[in-house]
Amino acid sequence: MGRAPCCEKVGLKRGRWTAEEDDILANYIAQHGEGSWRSLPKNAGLLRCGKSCRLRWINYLRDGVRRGNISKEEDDLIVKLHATLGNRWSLIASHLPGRTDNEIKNYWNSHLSRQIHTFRRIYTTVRDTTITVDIHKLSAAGKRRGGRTPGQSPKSSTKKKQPVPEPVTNAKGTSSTASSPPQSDEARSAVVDPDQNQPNNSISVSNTSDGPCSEDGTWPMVMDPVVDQTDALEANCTVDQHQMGLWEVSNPMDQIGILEDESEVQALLSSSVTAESGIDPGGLSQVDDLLDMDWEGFASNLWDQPAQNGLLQPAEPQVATGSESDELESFVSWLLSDAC
DNA sequence: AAGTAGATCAACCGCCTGGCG
DNA sequence: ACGCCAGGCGGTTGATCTACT
Repeated sequence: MGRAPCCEKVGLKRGRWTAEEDDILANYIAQHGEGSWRSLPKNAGLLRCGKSCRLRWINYLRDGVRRGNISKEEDDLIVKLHATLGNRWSLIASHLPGRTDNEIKNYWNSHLSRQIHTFRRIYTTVRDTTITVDIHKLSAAGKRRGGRTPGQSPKSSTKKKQPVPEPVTNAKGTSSTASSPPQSDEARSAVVDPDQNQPNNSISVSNTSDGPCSEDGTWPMVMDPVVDQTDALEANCTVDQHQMGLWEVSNPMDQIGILEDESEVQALLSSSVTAESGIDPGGLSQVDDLLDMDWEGFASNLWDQPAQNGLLQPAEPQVATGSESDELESFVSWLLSDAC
């Protein structure tokens, strides 16, 4: 037997709220106050579930609810808070006056989760070439096919909402499901084809430095990756893909750089291709693969893959031990300060 | 002009938690 | 200590819209 439903759904209206329903709900709450959500619909004469009434009130009708575009400051704050708190939307919303958890959640899922993730502080690999790609510019190169552009609102919608950028959190720890941005199967397969165990996108590399490697010496060891939100994805793309089907991600500190456009990427790739890799030194097809690669899926995939064989080990959350709530609050305070 | 793909976001669903008897 | 209940929360869905082919 399942849990009893929160309310009797038979005969209840669902879907979008009408202006009349909004008026009824707002008037009732103005007279009787919030609370008693289960009995509210009946008392107010609404054919709605109590939860639906509560949601409508909290997210749209309540005083102080801000509508409209999310500012850059709010955007930044959401990014910071999400990096710390994960998908604890209500907690994040509590730091943004007038914003609701639902709005922030939607904003994150539709805007920020698509933004670029940066992987940094990763030890060097045995054979690597660091390629830092400005994903924003690459992804803007004509892949979008349709859809409402950010900031646009449906004409029929009476409420306006806004867009924001997105952060990435280290999922391990504080929030079990919070960290990985939404990722489609399609995006996932763009990184690895499990059936063929072959990378769908290959990039050649040259051996530029020594560094830790796996015990058998076959695969470069990648340690202590930290996901951070920036404007670029800094990824060391090696030709090889280890057995787990993951791209190596590395970031030798002495090789970091930002490639501003495709020509720079091509130039770098062309110069770093080695005959040993078995890839055409011209590298153009590989460059195309790089440019077509689903970087977001690539980034997300890192968190989706368990840290098997120790190749990828997500860093511990920055807020963890002791009195969690106290530390969390103090860390959030720090985030909200000018310290960062 | 029509069809399609993808973006947006309001609303729903089900689980979790805390209060109370 | 236990069970029930209401409210809260995060994940997901689906309608609607626009850009693109």
